[in-house]
Amino acid sequence: MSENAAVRPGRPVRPGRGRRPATEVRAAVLAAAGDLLLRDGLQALTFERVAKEAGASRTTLHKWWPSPGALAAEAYFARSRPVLDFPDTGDLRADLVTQLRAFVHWLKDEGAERPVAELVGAAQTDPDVARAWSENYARPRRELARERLRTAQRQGLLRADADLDIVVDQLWGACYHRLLVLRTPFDASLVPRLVDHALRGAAPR
Amino acid sequence: MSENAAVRPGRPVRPGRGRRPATEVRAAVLAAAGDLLLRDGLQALTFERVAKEAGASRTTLHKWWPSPGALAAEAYFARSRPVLDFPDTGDLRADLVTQLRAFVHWLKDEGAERPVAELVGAAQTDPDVARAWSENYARPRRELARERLRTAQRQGLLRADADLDIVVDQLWGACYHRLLVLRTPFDASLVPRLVDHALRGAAPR
DNA sequence: TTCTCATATGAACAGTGCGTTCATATTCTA
DNA sequence: TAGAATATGAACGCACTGTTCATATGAGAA
Repeated sequence: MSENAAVRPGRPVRPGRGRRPATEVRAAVLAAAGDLLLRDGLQALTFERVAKEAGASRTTLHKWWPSPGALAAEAYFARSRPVLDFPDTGDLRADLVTQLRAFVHWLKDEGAERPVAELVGAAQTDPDVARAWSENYARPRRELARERLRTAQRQGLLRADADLDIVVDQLWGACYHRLLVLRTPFDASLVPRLVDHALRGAAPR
Repeated sequence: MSENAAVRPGRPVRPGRGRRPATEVRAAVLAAAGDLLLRDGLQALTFERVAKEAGASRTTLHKWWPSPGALAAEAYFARSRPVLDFPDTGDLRADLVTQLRAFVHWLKDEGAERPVAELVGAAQTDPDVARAWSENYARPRRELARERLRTAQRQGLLRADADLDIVVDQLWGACYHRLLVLRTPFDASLVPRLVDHALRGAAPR
C-alpha cells in the first residue's frame, strides 16, 4: 500500500539477514501465495507479487522454490485440508456417494474449483507443478480409492473381474471431465446417479 | 535460418504491404504455429517466434489473433482431422469401442496427446483458449456422442432412465482423467473393458 | 486506367516478469 | 567469540507482450 521508505535510490539501504528467520519467512510466503492463489488466481502468483505481499525479498523466493508454479502447488497443499479417509461402513454404494459428495462439495463450496483447475492446467506444461500434483495429490488419492474398492471386491460387492482402476477413472474422471474439459462443473445432486451408473451400468437388466 | 537482409538499423528498410495477401499470411502463420505447437509445445508458441518462423510481422499476428493461446487453438483445429462421425452399425458396444479406440489412437499415435493436454491446460487460465476449445471441440463432440447414445436408448439398448451425459462423462472422462490428472495415458487395449464397465457396471449380476 | 482504401511491414517504446549476481548486514551455532 | 548461514536490496540482461507510428504496396472501385 504505502511506499517503502527504502525506495530512494542512491541512499544506502540496509540489506542483511532479514528481521525474520527462515521458517518464519517460508510461512509468510506460503500464506501470501495461498491468498493470492485463491483471490486472484494462478496467473497473479508471480515471485514479484508474492514477495511484495509477504514482505520478503524476491531473491529469497528464488532460493526456496524453483518456480512460481512449484510455490503455488505447495501453497495449495498447505492450505487444503488433509485427504479424507475413505469411509467403510460396509455399504459400498453409500460410501462412494459420501466420498464423491465430499469431493464435489470441496470443489464447489470450499473454493477449490479454481485452484484445482488452474493447477492441473499448469501441470500440463510446468514439470514442477506436474510432479508436485502427482506425488502429493493424484496418486495418493487414487490409491486410497482403489483400496476401498478392493475391500469391496473381496467381499463380493464387486465383480471379481472388475477393473478397479477403470472404476476410479469413471467416477472421479467424470467429475474432472466436466471441470476441465467441458467446464460445466459437476453438481452434487448428480453423485448418486454417477455411482449408480458405475455399479449397475447403463445397459438394461 | 539466414539473417534477414533488412536487419541493419539506421538504414531505412521498406515497410509496406507485405509481398503476400492476407489469406496467404494467415495460412503461413497457422502452419508455422502448428509446427511450433507439435515440435516445441505450447510454451514455445509466442507471437514473436511464430512471426519469425512464418516470415511475417508480429504486428500482423496481433491484428488477426487476440493472444498466442487463441492462435494455438486455431492452429491445432486447423491441423486436427475433422471430427469423426459416430458409427451406427446397430451394435452399440462395438460402435463405442470403435469410437473410443479412434480417440485413444489419435492421442497416442498421431501426436495429439501433448497438444490436447497443453490446450486443455491453458484453457484453465486463458479465456481465449477456453472459448475456442469449448465451441470448436468439446461441446460438438459431446453432442455427437449423446446423439448416438440416445438412438441406442430408443432402441432399448440402454436403460430408459440412463443419464446419457453421465455415460459420456464416464467414457471420455476416464481417458481425460488419465491424460490430465494422473498423467498416465489410457492404453487402447483398455477400451473394451472401459465400455464393458460403462454398460454392465462393476457390481455383480 | 486511375484512384483510394485496406493492410502488411519494420521500428520503437513501455511494462512485466524471470533468472542471476553481488555486497552487505544480521542471526544462529559451535 | 568466531564463523557459517541466510535474508536483503540493487542491478543487469533477457524474453515476451501490447501498443503506436509512418510507410509502402496490392487489390478493388470508379
